[in-house]
Amino acid sequence: METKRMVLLDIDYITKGEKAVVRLFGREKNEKEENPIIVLDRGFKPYIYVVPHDLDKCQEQIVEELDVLQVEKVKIKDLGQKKDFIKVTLNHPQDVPKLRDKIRDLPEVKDIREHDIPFYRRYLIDKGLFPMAEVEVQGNVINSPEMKDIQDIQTNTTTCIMELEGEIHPMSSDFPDLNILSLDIEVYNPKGMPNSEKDPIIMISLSSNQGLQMVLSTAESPLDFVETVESEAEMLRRFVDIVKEENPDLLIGYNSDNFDFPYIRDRAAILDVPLNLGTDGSSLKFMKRGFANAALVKGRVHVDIYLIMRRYLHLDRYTLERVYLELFGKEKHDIPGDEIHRYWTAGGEKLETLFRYSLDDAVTVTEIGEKMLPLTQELTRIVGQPFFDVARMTTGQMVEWYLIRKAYEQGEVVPNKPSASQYSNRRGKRATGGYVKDPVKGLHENIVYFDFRSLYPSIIISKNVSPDTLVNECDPEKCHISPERGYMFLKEPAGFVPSIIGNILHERVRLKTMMKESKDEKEKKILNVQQEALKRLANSMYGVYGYSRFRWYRLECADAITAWGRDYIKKTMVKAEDFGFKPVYADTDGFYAVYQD
DNA sequence: AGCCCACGGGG
DNA sequence: GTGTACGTGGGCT
Repeated sequence: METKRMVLLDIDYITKGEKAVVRLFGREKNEKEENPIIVLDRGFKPYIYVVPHDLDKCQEQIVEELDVLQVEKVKIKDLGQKKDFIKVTLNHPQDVPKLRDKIRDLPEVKDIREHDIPFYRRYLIDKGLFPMAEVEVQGNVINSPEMKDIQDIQTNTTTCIMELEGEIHPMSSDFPDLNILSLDIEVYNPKGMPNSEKDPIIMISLSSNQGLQMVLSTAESPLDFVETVESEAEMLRRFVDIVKEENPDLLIGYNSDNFDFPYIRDRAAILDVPLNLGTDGSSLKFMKRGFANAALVKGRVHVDIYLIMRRYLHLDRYTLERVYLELFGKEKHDIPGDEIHRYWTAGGEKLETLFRYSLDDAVTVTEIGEKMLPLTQELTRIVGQPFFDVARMTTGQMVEWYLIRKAYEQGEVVPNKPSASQYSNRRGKRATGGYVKDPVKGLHENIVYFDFRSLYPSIIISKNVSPDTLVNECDPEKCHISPERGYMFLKEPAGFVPSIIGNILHERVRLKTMMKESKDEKEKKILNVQQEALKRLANSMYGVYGYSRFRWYRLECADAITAWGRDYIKKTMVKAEDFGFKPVYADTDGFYAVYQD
């Protein structure tokens, strides 16, 4: 048995002999090795919680009626109250969707809980593991090609396969440096938008943060970064080889979920080129996420930078040029898509320009990735779900998965997602917004600005606003009562959400102090990204109360928070007037005023 | 005013 | 895969 240390990049599970095998994809961390590693764990089982009518009868009924692995009585908190549940352990993750309606419909079953938590997410939470951080594993390395083959892993020159035997545990670790490779394709499309059935790929540009900058193409060029290949099929084969050689942890592109990778898949299918890009030798895959696809390469996290930009920047448009200008303040020239075929056909200088622009797009994506990905990386380390997933989550979803992990840590059962009818019910209702005072028209001089630091998070903490502290009646001494509607929240104990926001803000203050004291510029930068990530999370946590599809939705909480917010800002404006400041405009957590003698 | 539906990015 | 985006803005009724 060996012990290995790795950066956890991704996770999934496969089925072997009707059993689920969790696969942890990582990168080995020691002096001589930088190889991809896949750790196999057969020891984890799926489970759900059942809310019984009668505890004993319900347990009996489940044992009698269903083919499950284990049925046991457990006590866990439900919104702070200890309650009896039955934990039902199943044989296979897919038994959960198969059996859950059957379980719910048993006469002795009142409700079921935690029945929609994907297996790999459950694994990360229950084992306390965090992607983008280090993990130590004990197990046996599988060397023989036959054994690898049994695990559905094609023989691959550098990937290490390990069967988990002993312990697996998280390690406190620094922010990992990742190898990033970006790609961008150009297509010959003389008529309208590219059609993968007939328009060939003419260039694949690649750029890494390790110094690689090259363009693969079927055209010849005197430019030294251009590598000419005989055919489009050869170009795709060479692309796969370069990815294996470069062995990146991260593959990035711009709109690559919906353009580059689907196009590469289509062309490779037509030309019969295998796209075994994964560290397990598996082919490029696509996951349906709603209506949009996400391109997936096992063991190398594919991140579409376009999605990241839509999340973090507020722009009118999100073209690569617009985003680059916003982030770097520099203009970037572009060849309009419908003119690319002309540059290609013209050859000579025009073709050279096309080569340069194509490479520039890939290089730009690498630059943007290096600047913007650390925040997502840090959020991954906090939320504790795969980087691939976090890169595609809304902040609301991040909050939810963070809370789901915290619920597990605190022995709380997770609330169910709203049913379709609950959802449409909630959609109609809205919490009253923040206070807005229309601006006083005119040109104002001597303007001062007052604002509250993290107004909503502060209110949640100071008024203990949480679904588990909300009560219908209460001794006024023992609760906080909101203005206007008079919602009541117990002063004690600390609610689930307030205590978590409290910890986040506390941790943020700690990081900011460390940042100020640090002399190392790189460390300062990392600490800054970390405190920014915590700020984002704390600020968006208010949203869980007001967004209709959330598990911890509670309109009363959202309404109470904004009511206190309006109360605070109005009172502060009145105070300011006493001191001679005349407010001219206010919005939610701050106001502008002019000073008058 | 309210509802429906298309759209984003990419070439 | 213990799954099925999302928010917006324009056109139309």
